[in-house]
Amino acid sequence: MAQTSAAPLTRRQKIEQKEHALLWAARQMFVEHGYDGVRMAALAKRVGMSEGSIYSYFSTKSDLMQAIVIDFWREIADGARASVSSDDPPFQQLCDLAEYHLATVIKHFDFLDLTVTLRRGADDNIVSREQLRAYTSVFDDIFRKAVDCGEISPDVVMWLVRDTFFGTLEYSARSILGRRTQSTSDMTLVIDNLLEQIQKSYGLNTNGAVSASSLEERITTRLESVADRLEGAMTQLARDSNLES
Amino acid sequence: MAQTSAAPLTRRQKIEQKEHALLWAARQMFVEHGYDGVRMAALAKRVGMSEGSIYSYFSTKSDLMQAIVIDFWREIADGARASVSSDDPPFQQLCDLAEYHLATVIKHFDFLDLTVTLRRGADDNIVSREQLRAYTSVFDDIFRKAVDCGEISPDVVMWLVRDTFFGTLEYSARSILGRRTQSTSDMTLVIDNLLEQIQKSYGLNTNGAVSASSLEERITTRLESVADRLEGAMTQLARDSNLES
DNA sequence: ATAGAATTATGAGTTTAACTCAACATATAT
DNA sequence: ATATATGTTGAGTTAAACTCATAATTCTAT
Repeated sequence: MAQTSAAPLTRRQKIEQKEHALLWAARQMFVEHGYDGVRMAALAKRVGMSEGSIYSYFSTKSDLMQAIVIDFWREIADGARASVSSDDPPFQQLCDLAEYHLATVIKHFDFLDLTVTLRRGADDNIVSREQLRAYTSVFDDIFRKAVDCGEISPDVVMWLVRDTFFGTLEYSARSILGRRTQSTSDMTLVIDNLLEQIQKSYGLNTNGAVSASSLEERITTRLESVADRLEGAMTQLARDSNLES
Repeated sequence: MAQTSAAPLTRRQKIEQKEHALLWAARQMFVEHGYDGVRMAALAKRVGMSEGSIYSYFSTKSDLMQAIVIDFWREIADGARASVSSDDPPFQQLCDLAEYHLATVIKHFDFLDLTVTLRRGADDNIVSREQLRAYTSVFDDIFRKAVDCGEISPDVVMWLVRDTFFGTLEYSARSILGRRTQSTSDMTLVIDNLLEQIQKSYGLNTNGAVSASSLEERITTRLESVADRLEGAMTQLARDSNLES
């Protein structure tokens, strides 16, 4: 199995190389023509293998697509991690992530759209929960750090903020792409607006959080009185059933 | 052309009736089995016409799907309009719309997903700009009214708020559906959070306290009524066990 | 280096499912 | 009642994903 230097690749390596070429060509074609627009015959021709060969790499057209999608999500998840520097304060990181996400969604919109488009069966999408989680976990990590640093109150429900974050960015990407002219200033606007909103609503070192905490106080006080009443009623009940026995 | 009373339908009417039946059956089947999961032959059998007939109503499987989708969007756009009462103050209307939108997206998620899934060619989706605009215009109208009433500053960029609004709700719907158990309280949380955020960021006449107090009021009022019911039930129970002893 | 074994590639052929169309059925007009 | 127009049928065509028997290649052992 030992090999001297460059040229002679092992069988395994050659296969991987081919698979890679296949994935790459297929990805380009899918983006260009859409899933249904790609003929397996045409793909075979383009990568220089026979139609039958493709099926020995991926047993189904949709399997092939899935492999491409998985690669793609790994890539952008890595990109997301790389887009933030862990030395920065959490809010800066969130800002960087937002910028990366919006830019990525806009740049690869065709492909992402295609991605959502495909479904394996009647129910589950081709993009699995795990892939999405791997991606959103970048946000979650920053968020948790922000809580640790005391920049965000521990009471804030993370998924609420996460949904606002990704939801707003994705919808904005669609809306920006829908316009005649796509200006960079729109992207900046969206990001600034989002971050400002998050800071205002959840940030600790601003005045927004104060009213939230007093709100919490008022609600819990009244909840506790409700609990008191229930407790009273129950004690009464218990006493009564004691009596009858 | 005059016709006496009930039975004899005009040709046009009969055709429309058939078309309607076809659309309805197809919609059910698409939701159940997915676009590719539906065989035109099976659909023909189900509605009791021949395969060829279907093609005289819709020249393509995807045309049929598009017609269904158009109907669907008209329906939910009407529903959205109906969900708000123009007498209420704008923020209440926004709240109602949010509730309607979230509930609708969750309820019809399968179908909406299917909807996004289909593409006519390489680029444009089956859901046209117009349909989306017809839907989002409900939001826009409320928003403009809010500006007129002085509840929102005229400086606020409408599309920013609109993107946050629909983006957050749609993403939240996905995230709620992704969970094991879907609680109604999650929906309420999302909506309150969103509205509070909007009010805090763009509202003119409040600094957050008012919306917080109304949130507080809504929550505690409902909780207290729950406590009342429980208390009542327990008291009853206590009385009963007293009597029988 | 060569035979033979194991692996990988090929593309003509099969299958499936959307779509067509010539013949048939039903309604409307004169 | 006949003619015309409109609507229905399902066997047949076509296209494209997928299969598989055969061919080509690569690997291993003598």
